[in-house]
Amino acid sequence: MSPELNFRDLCHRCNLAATHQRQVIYETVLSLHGHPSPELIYAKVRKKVPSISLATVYKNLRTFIESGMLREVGLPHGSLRVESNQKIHHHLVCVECKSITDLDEAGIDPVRLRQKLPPGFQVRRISVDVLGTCSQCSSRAPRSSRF
Amino acid sequence: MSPELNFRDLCHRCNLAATHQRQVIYETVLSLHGHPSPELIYAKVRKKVPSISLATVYKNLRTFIESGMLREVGLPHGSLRVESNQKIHHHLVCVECKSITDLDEAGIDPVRLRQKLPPGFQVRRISVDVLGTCSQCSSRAPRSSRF
DNA sequence: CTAGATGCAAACAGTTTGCGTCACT
DNA sequence: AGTGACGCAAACTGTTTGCATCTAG
Repeated sequence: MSPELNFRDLCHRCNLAATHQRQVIYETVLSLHGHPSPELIYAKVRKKVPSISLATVYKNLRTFIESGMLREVGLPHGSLRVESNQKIHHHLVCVECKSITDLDEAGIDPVRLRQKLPPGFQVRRISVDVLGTCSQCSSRAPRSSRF
Repeated sequence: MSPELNFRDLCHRCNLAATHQRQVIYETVLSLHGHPSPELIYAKVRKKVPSISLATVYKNLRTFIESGMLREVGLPHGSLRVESNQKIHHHLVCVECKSITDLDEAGIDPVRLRQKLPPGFQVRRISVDVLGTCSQCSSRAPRSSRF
């Protein structure tokens, strides 16, 4: 399972050209195995491909997310959103149109932590987001896939 | 329980001056009872206080979030973050320094939906984020409170 | 050969900041 | 009276886009 082979296969399955830049970006994200920002990825990738541009990194991260090769952490990135609903509740989020709907707490099994957290971590709240596509966006042309 | 009285009390408890702008912003967010963006709030507030500036809206939303009068939806707003971990897992997020750590799926009871979702909504995944402050940030000067 | 990918620079959206003036306490 | 809030404009960060050139298939 050489990474080279895997990457080409992955790209072919996603109908993406297997370019050098693309491969370096992808493998860099894998090597960072955390939750790196575009800037950090850019900095690392640059060491291998000094001529690469930040725009290429952004374009490819989006491409990877859309094709399911990578995942975006948290809500699909948009603007600040604020809420006044003080009751415990969760959110139904459309990853296409970014609409957010409240879900009553009763609709989801209560979340309980079974795991030891890092010492000193003070939990403030637990947020549950159900991500997907709403009916309108589901019927429109699908943008991202998954396999 | 007139809103006027409530608002002044709230502000006093948070050591905030109860200004007219602040009150209109706060009540506007309540009246929208959804997940409004700063721009939407600004547009609505402007109808009551035409001279208000967008900066004031932003400043006060941040103030409200810090003092616990409002809540920010989703992760504390920063830059795009990407991950390659394909296993089901969840996140431990520090709301101060924005650090993200993976939590193994086994550490949290499996989330199951008991509630009927809007028809046509296609669930893609469920994201669970444990929000709080990490040990380092907990020991530093606390920024936001809650009562 | 051709569709699509890259690199650059410029544009853009959302958000924050500095500063002089004004208002709440 | 003094601290902090407001309004304005300018700065800034993160991200996207247009376009000419290049490259994988």
